[in-house]
Amino acid sequence: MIEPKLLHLPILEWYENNARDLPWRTPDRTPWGVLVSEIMLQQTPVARVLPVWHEWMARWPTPKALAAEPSGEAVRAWGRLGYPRRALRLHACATAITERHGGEVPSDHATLLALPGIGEYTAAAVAGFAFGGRHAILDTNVRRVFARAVRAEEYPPTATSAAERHLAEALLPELGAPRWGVAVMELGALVCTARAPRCEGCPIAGVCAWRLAGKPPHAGPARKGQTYAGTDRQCRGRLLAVLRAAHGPVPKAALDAVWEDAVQRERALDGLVADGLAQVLEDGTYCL
DNA sequence: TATACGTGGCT
DNA sequence: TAGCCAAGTAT
Repeated sequence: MIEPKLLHLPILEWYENNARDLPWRTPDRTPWGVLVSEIMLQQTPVARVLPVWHEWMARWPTPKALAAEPSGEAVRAWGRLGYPRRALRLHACATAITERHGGEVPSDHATLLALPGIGEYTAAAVAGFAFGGRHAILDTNVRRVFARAVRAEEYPPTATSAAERHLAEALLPELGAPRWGVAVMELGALVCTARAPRCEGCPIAGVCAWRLAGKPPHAGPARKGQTYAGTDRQCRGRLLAVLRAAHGPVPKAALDAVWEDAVQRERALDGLVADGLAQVLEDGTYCL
């Protein structure tokens, strides 16, 4: 096990000088702003989140404000961030916060975890970044940095392992855990990237086990790629784009026009309705 | 544990 | 250019 200080000091100093100025990190950030950013950032790059996050904060500065509007408005305002179920869950989250927590984002990890759309990572991130709680942050960036620096492997395992959690816990500093977490994330996002890592600019290059081992390429089987073209997901995306663009009920013909395969199209549309992302009105038209 | 779930930029 | 990849969660 590497001496934690050998990682802490260089990474924290690097973060001090290289952190991006992101609006959810400013001193005047709110827990709600942090929560919204974390949900939006799930599987979505910062650059695409930025403008939408600003729109949401201006329109819904509090959980109560979002909860006061129909969930369809959240889905529409989600725009093209992808995985629109997150918008639905964020709306449900705002409703739960309003009804169960007096409109205040909870600071406790377990309480956060019980909210819709919030899993292990997001609960730790909100508890840490918004409230200073001491929790291990274990997202894809942190997992990659640790895999390389400590385990000498190019990529972490497909699923988060107990060993990874133990390592993250072991490296957690007594003081300043949130800053440590965000610093490692930032290092993974800007330097220790998945492809073409910039080891020249890495503050821990001198102690990185993977680099010292000669950067051996990933051994195991190739990681399963995400197919998209022709899938139900693509079909759902097409259908939802039509509903988002329209500000009134949409005749079914308008949906039929964007996907050839009728069987797949019906299945996708039923799925959207079942998920609560789309609604069927009495006259057979559709809306968010 | 494996799978479903959007979207678009980058190499 | 086709695939890889991005601050995951729910089932």
